[in-house]
Formats: sequence, C-alpha cells, structure tokens
Amino acid sequence: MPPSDPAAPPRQLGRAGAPGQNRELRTRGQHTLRKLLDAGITVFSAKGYHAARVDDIVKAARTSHGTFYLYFANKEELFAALVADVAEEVAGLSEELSDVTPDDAGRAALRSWLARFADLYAHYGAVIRTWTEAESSQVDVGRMGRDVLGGLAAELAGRLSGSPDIDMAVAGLAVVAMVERFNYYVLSGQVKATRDEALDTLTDVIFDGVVVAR
Amino acid sequence: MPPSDPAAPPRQLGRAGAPGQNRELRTRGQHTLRKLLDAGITVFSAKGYHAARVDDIVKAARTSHGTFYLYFANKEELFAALVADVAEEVAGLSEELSDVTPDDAGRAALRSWLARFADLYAHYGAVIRTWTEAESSQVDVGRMGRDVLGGLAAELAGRLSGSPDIDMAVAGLAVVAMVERFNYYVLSGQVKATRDEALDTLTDVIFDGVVVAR
Amino acid sequence: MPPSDPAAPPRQLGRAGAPGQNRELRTRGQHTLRKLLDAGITVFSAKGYHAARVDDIVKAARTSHGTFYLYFANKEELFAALVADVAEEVAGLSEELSDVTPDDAGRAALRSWLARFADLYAHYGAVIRTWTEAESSQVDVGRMGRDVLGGLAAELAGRLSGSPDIDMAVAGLAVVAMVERFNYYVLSGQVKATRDEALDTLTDVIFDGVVVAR
Amino acid sequence: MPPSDPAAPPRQLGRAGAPGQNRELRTRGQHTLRKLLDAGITVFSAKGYHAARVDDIVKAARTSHGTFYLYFANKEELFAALVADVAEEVAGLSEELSDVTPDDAGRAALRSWLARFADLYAHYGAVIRTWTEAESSQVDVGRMGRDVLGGLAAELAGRLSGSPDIDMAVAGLAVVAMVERFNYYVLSGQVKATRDEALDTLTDVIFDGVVVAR
DNA sequence: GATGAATGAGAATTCATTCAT
DNA sequence: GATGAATGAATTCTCATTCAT
Repeated sequence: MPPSDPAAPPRQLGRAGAPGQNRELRTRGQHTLRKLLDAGITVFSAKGYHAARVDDIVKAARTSHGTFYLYFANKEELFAALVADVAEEVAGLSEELSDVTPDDAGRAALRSWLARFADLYAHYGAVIRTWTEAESSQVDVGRMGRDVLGGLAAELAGRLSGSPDIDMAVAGLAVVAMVERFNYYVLSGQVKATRDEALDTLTDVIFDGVVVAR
Repeated sequence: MPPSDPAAPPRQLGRAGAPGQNRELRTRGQHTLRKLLDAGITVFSAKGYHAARVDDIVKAARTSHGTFYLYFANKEELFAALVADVAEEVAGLSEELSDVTPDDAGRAALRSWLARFADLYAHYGAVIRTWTEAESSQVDVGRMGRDVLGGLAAELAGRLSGSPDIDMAVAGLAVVAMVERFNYYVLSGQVKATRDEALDTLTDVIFDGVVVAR
Repeated sequence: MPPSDPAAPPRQLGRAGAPGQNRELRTRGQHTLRKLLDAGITVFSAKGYHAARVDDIVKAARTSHGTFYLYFANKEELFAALVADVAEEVAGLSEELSDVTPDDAGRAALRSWLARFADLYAHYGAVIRTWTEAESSQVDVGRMGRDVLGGLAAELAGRLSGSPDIDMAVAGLAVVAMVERFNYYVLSGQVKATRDEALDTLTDVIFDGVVVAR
Repeated sequence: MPPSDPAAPPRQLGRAGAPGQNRELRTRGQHTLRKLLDAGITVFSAKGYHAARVDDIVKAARTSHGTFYLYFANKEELFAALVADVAEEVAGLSEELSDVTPDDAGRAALRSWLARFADLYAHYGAVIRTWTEAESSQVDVGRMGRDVLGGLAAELAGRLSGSPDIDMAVAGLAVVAMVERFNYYVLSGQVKATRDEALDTLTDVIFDGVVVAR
C-alpha cells in the first residue's frame, strides 16, 4: 500500500533530509532516494535499527555507500525520514477516525479503523517498533515517536465515547498500547488467528472495555 | 523482590550459563556472577541492549573485562541468563493469578495481580522490551521471550472469565500486549498519571473489556 | 542479492580469496591485494605465522587495518592465499624436472632443478615451513600443504631412476624431506657453506643415494 | 637439590627449572612436575607451541593455573625444560652411534640407530618440530635446538664413512634434515609404509648416498 | 602445596564515514 | 550523480600472569 503512494501530491519525497539539505532532485535522484527509503524499511524490518548496517541498506537498494551519504548524513537521518513518513501516515489515520458511539455504527467504525491501522503497521511496523530501541539515541527520534503515539492516544481518547469513571487520557494510551503491541504479535506470528478473528477480538475488547453510553 | 533468590538450592545461580559449561562456583564466584547479572539489568535498562557495551556492564559491576568473559561468552549470553530469570519470575506470577470472576472480588484480584506485574516490569522491563530487538539474534532468546509471553497469555485466558463470544486465546494475547506495552509507557514517562490511577484504568479496561458473567 | 555480475572480467589474482566471495577488483584493488600478499610473505618470513600480527602485515603493506579485512577475513585466509600461490609454483617446478638418469646429464638436471627449488624456498620458505605449524588449523591449509609435498614426492619418484630394491614412493618422500629441511637449515644459517657447495652436496647425496642404473 | 644437580645419578626431573629456582621438591611436588612436563608434551604435540594454551596444559595435567606458575615462570620455560630433556636424549643417542662402515655391519648399525631415533621422535617429535616455530622467540630455545641438531650432524659426519669428494659437514646436516623431516612425515601419516619399510628405505638412501669405502 | 578467581594489556574485527575517480 | 576503495576509532574477546584463600 504505502510505498509508492501514487495519491501523494507534489510534495515528493523531499522532506527526507539530505546532507546538502535542499538539493534539487531530478528524476534520477528521486528514484535513488526512493530506493534508499524502501531499502531502509526492508532492512529495519528484518534486523531492527541497531543491527541494520548501512551496508545492508545499500545492498538492498542496489546502490553504493558513497551514494547513501549523498542523500543522508547517516543512518539515523534515514530513519528519521522514515519516522516522519510514519508520523504523517498516523496523523492522517487519526483524522479518519470518526466518533465511536456505543452502538453498532460505532463498533463498525472502530473495526474499520483498526483494519487500516493494521495495514499501516504491516508496512511501517518496523519503524514503529524501533522507536523504542531508538529512544536512547542522541537525536530525538524517540521523542518524535512518542509524540506520534501520544497524539494518537489523545485523538482516540476524544473519539471513544468512554465512561465518566474512566480517565480517558490514560485509557487512550492503554488502547494505543494494546493496538500497537497486538499488531506486533500478529506480525511476528504469535497470534494464531485469521486477520478477521484478530480484528474482531481487538474491536470487542476495546469496545466493551472502553466505549459505553455516557 | 526478584533478584536475590535465597531459596535456591545447591546449584544456585546455575542457570546463568557460563563458558566452559557451568563451572562450579564458590561463594566469591557466586557474588561476582550476581554483580554481573545486576549490572546487566542496570545497563540494559539505561541504554538498551544494543547500545550497551560490555565495558559499561563491567564498570557497573566494578569488575574487569576479563572477568566478564569468565562468566559469559558474550553480551548475548548474559542477556540470555537474564531472560531465563525473567521467564521464571513471569511463570511464578502466572501461577499467582486466581480466577478473575465478574464481581468485585475478581476485580480486586485482577488489580493486585496487575500491581505485581508492574513491579516486575519496573525491575525487568528492559529485558522484556529487548526480546523484540533480540528476535533476530542467533540464539533463540527471541523465541524464549515469545514463549514466556505466550504462556502468560494462555494463563490469563484461562483465568479471566470471558464472554463466550470472544476468542479468549486471542483476547489473552491482546491483554498481555496492553499490559506489557502500557507498563512501558508508564516507565518511559509517557503516561502522566499516578501509579494508582494507571492501575485503576488498566484494571477497568481489562475487566470491562474481557471479563463477563458467563 | 544482486546476481553475480555477468560481465565478470578476467579476475586475476583471484585465488586470493576475499570476504564477500571474491569481489571484482579494479586496478587499485589489485594493487592493494598484491601489497597485502607481499607483506604477508615478508612478515611470515620474519616472525613466523603465529607471531605475525595483522598489524605487522598492515604496516608492511602501508595500508590500514580496515583495508586488510576488506580483502581477507583474517590472517589465516591471507595465509591460505599464499599457500595456493606456493602450490602453484611447486606444481610448476614439478613439471620442469626431466628424467634423472644415472649419468652426468641426469646429475646436471637434478642439480639445476635443486637450484630452482632453492630459489623458490628462499622466497616462499616461510609459507612452506608454516604448513607444519598450521596443520592443526580449522581450514585445511595443512592438508593442502601435505598434498603439495606429496605431489612433489610422487613426481620425484617418477623421475628419479631408482634401484629396483628401493621403494621409490617412500624414497621420494625422503628426498623431499631432505630437500625441504635442508633448505631451511641453509636459510637459518645453520649450514655453513656456499650455495654451490650446498647444492653439490645435496645433489650428490640424492644422486648416489637414490639414482642408479636400473 | 635438583637444578644444580652435581651428583648426576638420581637426577630426577629436577633440571626442569622453576621460578623459585631451586625449590626442594618432595614426592608430591615431583609428581606434579612430572604431570606438567608430560602434559606439555601432549599438548605441544597436539597443537604446536604457539597454539598451546597454559590452560590446555593445566587441564591435561589435571592441575590448576596457580600450580603451573609454581613450577615454571611461563610457558616458554616449560618448553625449555622439555628441550633440555630432548637435548640430553639426543646427545645420548649420538654417542650410541658406532662407526658406519661401508659393509653389512655398518648398514645394520645405521639401521638400528635410525630405529632408535624414530622411537625418540615418536615421543619428543613435537618438541623437535617446535624448535622451528620457537626460533623467533626471545629466549634462545631456538638456538638450543639448533645446537642439538648441529651436534648430531657433526657426530654423524664423524661416524659415517663418507667419500672424500663429499663435504661431510654439509652432508651430515643433509642427513639430519632428512631423518628429522622424514620422521615427521611418518608421524603425520604422510608416509604410507610400515615402520620396517620406512626404516629400510631411509637406511638405503643414507647408506648409498653417503657411506662409501674411503 | 594447591587452587579458583581476577586482572588487564594486547590482538582481532567491525563498520560508519570520507575520498578519489 | 554514482561508485569502489580506504580509513581508523570503537569494540569485542583472549590469555598469560598474579592474587587471596
């Protein structure tokens, strides 16, 4: 789904910072940049952030070391570019969630939103997972990730019609925690269930656990 | 709580693998081993598994480089020893959970169990978090971690009196996902709430989301 | 993985194994590889295999540590490359030996062949000597060395016109033993004689000891 | 008072120097010392000098690191002790060689002497072989080994009734070279022949190659 | 006498980053 | 724009030797 996101307007992949910061990229450069970003996702997914070597990425992108540093100052910057992509995607997703009312319509809305999140996670899961690893890093990629999830939690808190007894700010985070981690379990083959079953269960737990008639 | 396990029989600390196949350890050796394990927890917690240097661990344990390799073949093996410890602790915790019935007693049981888990996570969180990172490693530390959480999920599934509509096997994992990740958010300062508030909310979501009168 | 470049050019020096399975080398790379191999001979000759440090080799080659590992996985692999070189040289030498008949022509042929061997030993002696040391190694450099000498012995056995009373297979090895070791004694300054005297004596012993009219 | 042993007779294994040089050794100590020397032979035979670890020796001797350094200042000193043993044995062997006359008696004498050498090599071969390796070492164990073989060569030169055309000093070394190396080939399984066949061939080559009626 | 444990200097190896073409 | 090659600082790991019991 996401990669060559054809829908995306003019904004190109430009925000992916580069050493010569705002280099003008011709078609060829655009293509190389895209290859590197995609390779990053692939490699980070396979080995995680720390274990990923620039060499792995370069090989996956079928390009050279020298070229890598033409586009990114270092591995971290490539990762940051990916995080920015994810942040944008998640932000977009946040907006797509409509009010989850304590009725069938609400449940359906929740479920379909969860399905979209699952898709997003299937593609960008490695990046999301890695926020945790990266948290100790110098640059605040960790902070960035935290903000993204925090924003998502806040959005959820606002959309889910929760019981007045519950601290929705906290509950929002609990839900995000569950959704994020559960999707990881699914991807890592730990959850033995079809996609539909998994989605149903997740929807149920959230719906019953949090959503109620106010 | 967990670390100093005084009850342990003759073979003490033995599970902590050592090169040269579990050497017999005298009092002094036992002490050094303990120091190294504790240092491992400290350092892994502070910088994460990958960023942790053997040098950091050695310094934290106030011992020498050479000594480290007397007890562990490498960082990974030290980590594996810690995972074994955690596995044991989690297994112990699993057994402590009594049936969570859909009444106040059940809710109280659940809450107190969650409190214990939070304590365990406060101590061993770094190890648990790292399972994810470690999953690609040669040694099946990843598998081990997966098994631990899987076992916990199964236990929960058995104890929580769930609705017949819900696939409890899956729901168990969802709950574990939430509990594990939520505790991480708490530790990383993302959840702005007192311990009690956090526990209450977590209890509520699980209780309302999963536990019902059968 | 990028399929092996179909345009594989004459890979020269190729037998010198390289990590990452024989990379293609340009002129610059070829040169560096040559420098490393030469440095290997120099250093192994001076300090022996075990005492030789990668650092010594790198200094002798006026290159960096990192570069070394670009060409060889470790010291052993560099040695193996040298052994392959020697094997080739020795094989070449084997073929140059014509029949050693029990007359003056035969004696002359033998002597000039021994002179050539001496030259080869002067250059590659360190490698040959080290086969012995290396025999316990994982990689079968030891075996390789054994094969080389065994082949040489067989060739000698075939060329020397020996007495029917003698087991030429065994005698061939005895001759190789003497020639190999004697050259070592010469190099280590143990033999106090001019090159010509040494060659004469060696020729005499072999000629009188093994070559006879059949 | 082992080391400076003036009264040769019950000379025990004492000359094997020890850090506290002239330590008095009781029965127990003698035994431990013997175990270490034997372990040295075993381990040096198996892995060569450089690859042999003090740890290996200590394990083979079923004793501890601490104990090792009670008897030897370091690995080299243990090796030196073994070299001294060999030197003595070889010296003894030198004396046993009677004149090798160009007749059947001479041939028989030569053959039986070679047989004895083979026995000695079977036991101490590793030490002899290692002289080569050790030659670069600081302490002059190498020199010592060279002297031993040089002495043997001189003795042979004196005993073998050689042709006046041959430089017997050089020929002696050639013979030693052959005998030493050939025995190595035998031990390493390179010579495929029975002990008798091997001895016969060796005798023939030396006899025919060097011994003649003056 | 003997031993298990500790030590740290030295050697090997990796890999992000820079450079010359 | 792109690339192969080079670099060296950072790290891991080994092992001879010393120490405390």
